[in-house]
Amino acid sequence: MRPPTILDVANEVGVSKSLVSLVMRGSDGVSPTSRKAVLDAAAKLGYRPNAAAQTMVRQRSYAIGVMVSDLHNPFFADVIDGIDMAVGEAGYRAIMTTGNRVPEREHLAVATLLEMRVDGLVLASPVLARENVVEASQAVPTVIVGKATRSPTIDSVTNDDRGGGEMVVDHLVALGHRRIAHIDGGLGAGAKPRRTGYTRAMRRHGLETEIRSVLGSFAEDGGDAGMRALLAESRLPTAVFVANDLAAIGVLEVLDAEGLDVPGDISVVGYDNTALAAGHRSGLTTVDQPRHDMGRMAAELILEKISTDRATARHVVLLPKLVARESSGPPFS
Amino acid sequence: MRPPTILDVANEVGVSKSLVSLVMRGSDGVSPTSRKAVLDAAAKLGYRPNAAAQTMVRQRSYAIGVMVSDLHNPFFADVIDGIDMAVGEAGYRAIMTTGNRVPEREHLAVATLLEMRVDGLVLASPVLARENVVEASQAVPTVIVGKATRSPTIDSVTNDDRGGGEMVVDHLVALGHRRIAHIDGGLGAGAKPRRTGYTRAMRRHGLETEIRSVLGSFAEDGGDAGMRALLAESRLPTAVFVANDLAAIGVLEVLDAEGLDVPGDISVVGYDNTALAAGHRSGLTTVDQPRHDMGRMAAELILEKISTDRATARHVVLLPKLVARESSGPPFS
DNA sequence: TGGAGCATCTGGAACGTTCCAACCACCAAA
DNA sequence: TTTGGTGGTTGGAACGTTCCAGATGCTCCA
Repeated sequence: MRPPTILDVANEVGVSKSLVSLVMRGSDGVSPTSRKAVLDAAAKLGYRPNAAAQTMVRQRSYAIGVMVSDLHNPFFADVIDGIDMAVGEAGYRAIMTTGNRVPEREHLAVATLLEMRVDGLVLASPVLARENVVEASQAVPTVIVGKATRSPTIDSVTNDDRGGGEMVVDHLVALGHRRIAHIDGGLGAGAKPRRTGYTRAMRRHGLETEIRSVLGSFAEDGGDAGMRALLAESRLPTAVFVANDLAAIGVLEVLDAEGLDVPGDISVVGYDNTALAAGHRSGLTTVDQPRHDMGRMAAELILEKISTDRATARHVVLLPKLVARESSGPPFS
Repeated sequence: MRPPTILDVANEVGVSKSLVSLVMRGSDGVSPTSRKAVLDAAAKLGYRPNAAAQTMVRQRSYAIGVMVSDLHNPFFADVIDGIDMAVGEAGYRAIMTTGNRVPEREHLAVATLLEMRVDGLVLASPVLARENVVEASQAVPTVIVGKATRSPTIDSVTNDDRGGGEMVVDHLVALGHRRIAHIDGGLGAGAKPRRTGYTRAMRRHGLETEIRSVLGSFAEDGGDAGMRALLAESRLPTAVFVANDLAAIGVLEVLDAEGLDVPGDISVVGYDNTALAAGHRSGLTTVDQPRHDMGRMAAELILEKISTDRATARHVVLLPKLVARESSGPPFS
């Protein structure tokens, strides 16, 4: 008992397959009588269009493939939601595969999508070898979201990490801080521009002598180590800008263990606005990436590229937003 | 410039399309000479099999569809990883869609998969209307993971919430606790069996007089409210079993605010072993659902059902595991 | 020398849909 | 009455594969 086809429906009603096809696609050159008869028969038989057959003959799938590098990162949930909405509104559908941060698995995930003949490809923070990305982009319009790329053929959507870093400093300076330290994200994606934003803003505020940046990472222990390094110094900063929320949690724990009050003794700011930041104790001040908009923008770039086949790449950088919570306040001293 | 087909490759080499097809499928009845020639030409032209065409003629897609209700829940990341691995090992590929907990969107997500003619369907904690699930299961082998169902036609894979609840009590009793309270998860999925496990184990240990269960929820404020209710009573419990990790975080915050030490004054145990549990301060004792295995099992059920077309449903219940961390210890009193 | 048997290769039908050119009634205008 | 539309419907080709039945050519043995 194979699934019914357009032909089964046609026989049921006693019309041609073409008429059924017309009805299914919602054409208006069909009499109300036949339309109803066809629709009824289709419902009765449980007819479902065969996307594979449609893809064949139409030479397009009206599907956008999304390769998500890491489902564990809640960041992507919002991005994907944005993609899903934008794509749906345009009459396309999104299908996803994942590679779990393993290059070969990501490669396979992309291949699956390409073999299914998706009309566009979104790569969410791929860990994939660069050549594989280029190869994919030659087959189908491709956009990378969440990871910087300066490729001349591949679109990208990222967050302005440098601007975000500057915002944090501006926020702290506005509260009255001058001695502001930074615990960076090491080699993590976006770590460098965040630090650049920090130093840049410090200079802009005439605080170049107060610039103090120590090595950390994007994980909790990175924040832990960085904070201990700062504590070991003679003069404590009044505020710390940590590379991301996870590391900031590590910082908070060290401070807690040392009996230092946040923000009474020291202000702490993270980055990413994860659930951790909102949920942790009284709330961590952080920087919010416009995740949903990033997804939406990625989808729009793809759709636009599909319909206009623009040749040059576009690199969209969206502005993040500071979310002030209880972990930052006026300096104590 | 359409993507090259098997025919382009055939012309390039000067052989028939059938031979190319044979090579692509790795048939062994092909001379090494032609095999190499075909493979070289395919690589040169950038040939990629057209999955839509294959699906058409083979009458199967070798794809398993996964509808994920909520990508924000990190629980699914591991489940999907398990599915992905098991499916891959069997020569299938997994493709996902998401409905973001909105019934109509989930319905559309499932329809997309069905139209693509996936050979099997995994529904991860669907919020979908029951009839839609049944409808889908009539079209293709279907398994629900992470949500209980007693359907006679649909397979399911769940975690033994009752057993998990019992484990928590056993753990606390072993540490010497007797006055153990429970903050339940309200209407959340799995809340009821967890509470049942709690009461059952309490009775088993002869502690029926100590049973104390208050209303909470699966969110932070549920834990908050539940703990406040317990604090308002005359006799404080020495340990609290909270319905899930998120709510347990709420409990920890209340205790912290009240100046009560964990586990010195009171032990706290959560459920789910989320990143929150591992990351929070000194570590929350919790119950780990075998997420990866749940995904793997779901995939195996589907694959088995595809190849044997078994008629009766199987409902697999996997045992969770207690993860002891610093939030539980011997009672103070 | 004549096949049998084997390894290797090939043409055509089929899968379920879309799309196009063509067809059929029927009616209005000439 | 013929001509020309027009609204509705239809058959057939095409999309890129797989799979089957057969064709081809070679080797080896009687």
